[in-house]
Amino acid sequence: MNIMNKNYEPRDFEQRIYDNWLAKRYFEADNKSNKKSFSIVMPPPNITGTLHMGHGMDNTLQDIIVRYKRMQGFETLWVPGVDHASIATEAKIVAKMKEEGITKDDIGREKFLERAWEWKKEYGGRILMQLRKMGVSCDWSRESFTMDKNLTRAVKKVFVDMYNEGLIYKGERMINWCPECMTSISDAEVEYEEEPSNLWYIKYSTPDGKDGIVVATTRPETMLGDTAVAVHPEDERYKHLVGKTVVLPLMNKEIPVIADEYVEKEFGTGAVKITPAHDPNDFEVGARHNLEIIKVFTDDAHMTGLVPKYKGMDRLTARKAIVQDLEVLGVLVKTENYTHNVGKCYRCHDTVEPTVSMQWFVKMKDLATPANEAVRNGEMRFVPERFEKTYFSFMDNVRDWCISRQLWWGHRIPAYYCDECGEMVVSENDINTCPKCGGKMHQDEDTLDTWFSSALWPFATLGWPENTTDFERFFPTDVLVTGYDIIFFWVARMLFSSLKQTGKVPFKDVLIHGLVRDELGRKMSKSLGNGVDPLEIIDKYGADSFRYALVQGTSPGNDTRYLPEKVEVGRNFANKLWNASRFAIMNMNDEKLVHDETKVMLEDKWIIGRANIVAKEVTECMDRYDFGVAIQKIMELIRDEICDWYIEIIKPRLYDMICETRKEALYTLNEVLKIALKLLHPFMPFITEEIYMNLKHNDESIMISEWPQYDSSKEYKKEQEELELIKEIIKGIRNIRANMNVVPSRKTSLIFVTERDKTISDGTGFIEKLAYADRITIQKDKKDIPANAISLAVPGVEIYIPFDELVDIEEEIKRLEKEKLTYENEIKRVDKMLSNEGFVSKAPAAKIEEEKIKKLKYEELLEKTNERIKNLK
RNA sequence: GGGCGCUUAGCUCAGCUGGGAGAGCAUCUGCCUUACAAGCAGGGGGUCAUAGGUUCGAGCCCUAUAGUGCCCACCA
Repeated sequence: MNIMNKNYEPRDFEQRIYDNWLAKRYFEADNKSNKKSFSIVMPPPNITGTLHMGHGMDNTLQDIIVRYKRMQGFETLWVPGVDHASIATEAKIVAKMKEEGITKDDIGREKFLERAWEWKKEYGGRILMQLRKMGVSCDWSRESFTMDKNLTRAVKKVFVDMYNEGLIYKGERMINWCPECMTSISDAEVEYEEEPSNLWYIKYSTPDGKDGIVVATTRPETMLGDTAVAVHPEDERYKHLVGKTVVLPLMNKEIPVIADEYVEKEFGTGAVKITPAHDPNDFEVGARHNLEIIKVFTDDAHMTGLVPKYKGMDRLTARKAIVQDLEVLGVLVKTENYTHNVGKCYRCHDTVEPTVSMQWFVKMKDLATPANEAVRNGEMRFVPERFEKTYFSFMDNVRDWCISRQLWWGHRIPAYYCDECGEMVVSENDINTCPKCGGKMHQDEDTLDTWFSSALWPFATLGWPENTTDFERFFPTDVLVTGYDIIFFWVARMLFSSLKQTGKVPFKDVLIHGLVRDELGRKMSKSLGNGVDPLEIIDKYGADSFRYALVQGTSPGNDTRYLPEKVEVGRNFANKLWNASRFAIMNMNDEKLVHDETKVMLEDKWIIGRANIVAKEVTECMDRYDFGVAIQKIMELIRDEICDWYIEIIKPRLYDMICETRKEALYTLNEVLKIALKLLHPFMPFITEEIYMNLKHNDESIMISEWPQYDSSKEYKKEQEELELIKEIIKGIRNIRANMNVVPSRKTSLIFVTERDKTISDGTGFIEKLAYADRITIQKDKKDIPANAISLAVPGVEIYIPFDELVDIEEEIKRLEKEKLTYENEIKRVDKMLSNEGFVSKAPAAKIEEEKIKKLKYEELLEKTNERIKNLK
């Protein structure tokens, strides 16, 4: 980049820079260095995934944190990786096989797994390759996969240990069954959706036909599995029937009427049909009353042969048929419209069937207690804090976690059964012969919930259960960055798993970010087709602008909308920075910059002071993850202060080759740009590196340079005030010109400045230039000032522009009247405060003093303005 | 039913522990000023959802209401 292009073209350098960072191995953490450690593990994207806006957000935030910490001198590790995503991946492979006309059962487990691994090899790394385009600085040498050897080992160990402790058990329980995926899923994997349906009222008569009970149900098709009718114990309407039986229509079978508190008297008829095999509540009622469990559905949700007529029908067809038959029988009393929530599989969106099944579970109660304690005592902290409520709402009501899946792709459950005697052994090692009878053993067919292995991610990726250097050095990690939609699935489970296995919290902070929505505020989704492809944006605008668009105007935990113009703003800003830097570099040529304390000018101190303050503020923002505000401040420094003021002010010095402070201006510009670029680097890594390498410094790369430190000796308060005053004057003059539309902006004019208690002599030169004045005369009194001059009120000084250049006096008077009103209102406001006894007696002294000073200032301005109006009239 | 957000300029959103309402975009005016028209200079635009309360002082704290979004629960 010896000759910098006039326009910012990220395509020219982003790839080159990333490759260079990789080649220099800047991303790789040294576990033997003596620096303090900082570590993050990446939430592993699914191997089935492609990069979307959510990943963009998640990884941009992580990269910002990691780059910031690295520059602060931490030995920084960011572990990347991917998740095997058992259910999603298996579904993909099954679908692909379907195209070839084969099923899982056709080829068997081993061949299927071969295909799965092949698929992983081909597509598994895709998303990580895409991530690289964003500039993420993770340590690729430590890339992990949830089915790597060490992860597999960790999974087995955890399973076996927890089984031995009784924290994992096998049992026949009510679980959620997805008939499409043909597997059980956990409670967290069920999403409820409102669906319009009916409430059917069906009469179950007593055997003698003289009496009976009408039950209300949304699922008539499950009635074949009814084993009781329940009423509330206190319900007078039905007391006489409790203990008796009624006849189940269609089955012609007597079932008992039982009393159970679970029943709500007010709902429906106050009588509920009980189907223990297909409803979680009914299952519990059934357990309390020792009812038989009769399955109505097969695994793919078709009718079993309880009534031959319905055998093989799917759920909805059976429902229709049964309702019709009930009507014919005359037992369908009435049908009401009814909207209720139906559980759907989060994966395939098929209606989930609650059903009783033999599965493996994690006992949650004992694990939840220490986990909740860690959140309560602040060992692990949610940012923003309110998300701990989300966490607690899950953990406080959590039921045992169903971890077995009837899938092949995943961690196979390390339990073995004897073909002969049925003995079960749970072991980390393969068991072939039964320890009890010597018979042949076979392994459990099921695999574990994907989240079981993800739960071990923060420590297993660092080498646990071995006490590796990495584990020793980088665990617990410092912060986890993720969306609020994944708190139950993952964050909670990592927390209790980590506490159980390592005795430590997995991370100290959990930074929760919101969703990236579309322009209309809708969730981005495939079905809506409103998704935006990050790679397309990056291709067109560059990764830096993309990252900017994700962070700008956000606050922690809140959703954000993706608007294309945000990327454009980022690009425009980058272009601005690019050109300012180009200007600096062009002027520096190959000159050696030397700093000379005696050549430092007012504006140099001012901008150094500004950069110094901004460095402090930005650091504070970074430390509380307030990235939206941080980047705002950095932009203001670069655009409003360095570009619009400092560069403009020093131009005369730079253009004058024999100016003796020329070099000092260049030196300062170089210094200030370095600070600004460093502050910006975590957000926009590429452009900052590209420019930085062309400035004067001794660093190998900006990404391993030192983060700007606040220096209290460089506040330059006096210079700040002085330059702000000069800015006021320039703005005031520009304002008059522009607003009055009286002086063509190029036309020069004479300006008088009368000093009162402020000095601005240092600024004469740049007032001339920036306010387009031909000559500035600074004097103590009002001598030589024409009577017909327009004046301008700035505290401490008076500005006069000769009158004859003005065209419209009426306009000027109008403007002054408006100004006057502003001052009067301010004075009124302050007076009101100061005359308020409560304020004077209770407000802090500093505040009162501040208001008094304001009052004096406005009184001065008002007085001047009045005088000016008088003069014009 | 329970919980959590949000409501600030035409649009998208900031506003940290309460002390004179902000940014970007859009809009209007004037400028091709030798870093940048992906730009420069300047302007207009807001009873901070509503109603109470606390306070010397409320966009910010408390209560209620309305609208809106999300999460959890699941009365068949």
